[in-house]
Amino acid sequence: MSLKNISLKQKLRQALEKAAQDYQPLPSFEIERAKIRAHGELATNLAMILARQQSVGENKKNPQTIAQDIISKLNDQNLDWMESISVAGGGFLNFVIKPSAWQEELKTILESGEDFGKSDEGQGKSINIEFVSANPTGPIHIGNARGGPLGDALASLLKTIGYDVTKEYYVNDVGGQIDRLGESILYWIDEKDNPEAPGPAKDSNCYQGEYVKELAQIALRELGEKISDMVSEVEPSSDPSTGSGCPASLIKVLGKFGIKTLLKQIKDDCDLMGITFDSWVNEKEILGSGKTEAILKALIEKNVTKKHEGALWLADASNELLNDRECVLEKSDGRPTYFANDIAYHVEKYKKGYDRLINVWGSNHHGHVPRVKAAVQSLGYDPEKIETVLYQYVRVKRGNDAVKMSKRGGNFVLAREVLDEVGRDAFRFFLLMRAPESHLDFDLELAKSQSQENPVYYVQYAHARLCSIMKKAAQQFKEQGIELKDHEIPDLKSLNLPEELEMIRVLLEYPEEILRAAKKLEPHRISFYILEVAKMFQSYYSKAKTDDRYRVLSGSIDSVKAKLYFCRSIQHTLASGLKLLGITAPTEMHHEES
RNA sequence: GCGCCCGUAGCUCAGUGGAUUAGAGCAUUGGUCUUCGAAACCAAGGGUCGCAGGUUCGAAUCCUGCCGGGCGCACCA
Repeated sequence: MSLKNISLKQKLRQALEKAAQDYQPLPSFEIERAKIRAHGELATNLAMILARQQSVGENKKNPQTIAQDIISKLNDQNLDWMESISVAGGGFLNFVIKPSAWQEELKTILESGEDFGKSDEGQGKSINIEFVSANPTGPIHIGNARGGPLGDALASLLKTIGYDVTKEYYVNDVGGQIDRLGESILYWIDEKDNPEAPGPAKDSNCYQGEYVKELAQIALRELGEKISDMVSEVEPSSDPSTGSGCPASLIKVLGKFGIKTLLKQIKDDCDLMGITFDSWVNEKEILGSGKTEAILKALIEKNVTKKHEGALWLADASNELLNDRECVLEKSDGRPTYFANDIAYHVEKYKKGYDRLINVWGSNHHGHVPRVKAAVQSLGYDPEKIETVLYQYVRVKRGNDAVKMSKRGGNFVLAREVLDEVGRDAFRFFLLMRAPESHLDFDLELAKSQSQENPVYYVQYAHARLCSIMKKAAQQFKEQGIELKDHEIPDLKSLNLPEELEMIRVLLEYPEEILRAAKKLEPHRISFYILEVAKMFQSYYSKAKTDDRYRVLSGSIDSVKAKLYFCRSIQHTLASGLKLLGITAPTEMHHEES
């Protein structure tokens, strides 16, 4: 990194490290924006951390004393960008930086362009991130849809900090659930002349919900003759196991058809959410390729299994991850469980050489996490490579009534319904506004009736306003015959209003925010960040009504150019943050009549 | 019963890398459009950070125990 590109915070850090070099070993310390401007612009807890570290013996050192010592050493360095240093509170060192230094650093935003916010933290290491992976036995509902924007935004964040990211969807297209889906469709085929039928019995294994009825209609349309042929072959008690007097082969056909159709719908829903995957892995292929079988064999050889009541169990008392929670790998009928396939699937990912494996799962899968880790550990893979982001399901309300979601119960809200109602941008932003582990309330009435209040509009409005100013500026310059070059960097010394300097500080924090959000796997930090930027700008903008110094397009030509440059920097940062979250940054917004 | 997550303003939630005076949006109340977009701005009220202990100079943040809510604990996936 060239010296020129070192940020003010980095310069301050270096200066502090030099000033505190007598206190070894130097602990890690933080430099952040002071919460209250009156204290200063930047602050560090260095003195307080040192005081604690130095107090191990009898000589208790006062943070204030250490702070004073550091100040005098900093003063010896004659830092030309430092305005003033003070001590406050329990020993905080507060700094005020010269405006010229901030103005200079502002230039890094537009000079970096598309690279602003990027870093090489990831060093090109590879990450596989698996998300959505909704079972193709039903459409994506608002509950598991949360994993979509979450995984997608995480992938973008990790790319931004220099990882090579593969986005993957694992399709659970194996198992008894497919027959159940087939049976469920069959019910509605049998009742095709009776649309008011009550639906399959609640205590049956059938999937509830309107979508099954729709599937039956599609099936009748697309493979009508085939079905009627098969139905005509039915004999009353041909297959007692299904309890419906229908041949197992018809159920299989319908189940397969249902999975195929639903998977297509899921892909469409992902498109609507603005999500694309680099890789689709089918459980069926894992199973069919013999990989599961090989895994089971390997586990048996490792002596971490046992036979019990005809089934094969993973049982490794020495493995703390498993925590004595034994689980079935192969059922007594000889078929592997999804767990066995899942182990094979994860082993495949290890074999592909990924450096990190991230699973974005609904919180109901939390019990599954240690078991998969235990199994791969038994097979000699590093379980630490697997990281799991567990998100709480979205709680859907209709007014005051909570709606319990269940793919089987049928009483759920489709992701598509919400998407159609509020649009992709609001949909994504809303789901990305909360920490993954936080419960998220989605009141449909509220979302539908008051979607205008969604914060996403606030951010987009700020962005559109900035674009509008720039458009107007271009027009104004043209009329005045002034040429405005794209890459011209104006003199920024007129940018010295407190709000301007404060906003420069915030804008320059963007790369750190990205780094932290990516490291902690918490995209919602970016939502809050761009909201803060938008808010600061809206406030700044509004001041122009009563104070001409805040007007962008008035004053001297140099001042106008500087303010425009400032506005472009804000617009650039907002657009970048929105793009990271997969949300559009419109250049203009249109009023909807209410 | 065991495990994971959550409990912060009336509501929905940030903050949980200990640290300067605990924040935001919505809602409520009161102001602000002849001027770069009022989908906006400004101001006010509103909090024993679930409870109780502990560690610390300092705890919403760390530890322990309880209480309340959600979710798991299948030869389903």
